[in-house]
Amino acid sequence: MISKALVAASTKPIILSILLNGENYGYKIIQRVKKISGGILEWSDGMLYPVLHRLQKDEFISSQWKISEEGRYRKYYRLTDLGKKELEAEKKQWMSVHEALAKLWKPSPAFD
Amino acid sequence: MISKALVAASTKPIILSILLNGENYGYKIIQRVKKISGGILEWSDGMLYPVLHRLQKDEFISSQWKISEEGRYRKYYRLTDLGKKELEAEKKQWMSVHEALAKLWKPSPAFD
DNA sequence: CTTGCATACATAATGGCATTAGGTATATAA
DNA sequence: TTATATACCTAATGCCATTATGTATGCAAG
Repeated sequence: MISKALVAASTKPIILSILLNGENYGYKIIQRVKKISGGILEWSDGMLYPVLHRLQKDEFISSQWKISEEGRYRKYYRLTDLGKKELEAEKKQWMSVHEALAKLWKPSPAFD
Repeated sequence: MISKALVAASTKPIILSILLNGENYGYKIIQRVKKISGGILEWSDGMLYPVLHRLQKDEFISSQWKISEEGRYRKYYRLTDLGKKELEAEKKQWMSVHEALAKLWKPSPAFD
């Protein structure tokens, strides 16, 4: 189980990253996250949809209802230009924190 | 600026990691975090102290008031055995999420 | 000698956001 | 026809960083 805080920190970059590969819809995103994480991240739909709505409100993603070939209605999300920039910012943030942790986790961490 | 969510996700592992190098006190931890992160992480004391209290309540760290050589009272925190285990668990969690993100950030990410 | 800054700890109020639990609807396989 | 997978939505709850505020000491500048 991944802690609540870590889930909170990773949902946004993960969703934006997935949408960078092309439009996608909620239900599929959940499956994709599960697969990519090797089953470690199992998002609930009740968790995902509010995040998608917030990302759209912030104009990082846009949505469009479509009927798939199977004849099912789906809400497809697409990354906006603003969303691409936001993803880059998120990536930088994540990496800088990760590097700080990596330093601390080295066999002989630097003392101040 | 690091997002609130990412700060929330990293405070606990960072504090536990710092205390793995020996006992330390609040004010010093803030400086250490700033230095290690290259100035990217600037914790406020109002943020740190409640975290320390919570970690102590959860028995991941213990505290002891001491008078330093300079004659100042300081509350020194030390990692408990439970805290060491918790740190290992936090480390694993972080790394698994990081690896999921790394996959998504590869030049040609795997499609599902 | 007092004024300001760094050191050092603490807590109350606020707001953001994952979690949980509920709800609706369709397609398909048993 | 009944269960399961698909596909979306939202309200209530609780955790926790943030912000603001308070207390106290040591030291250097003027």
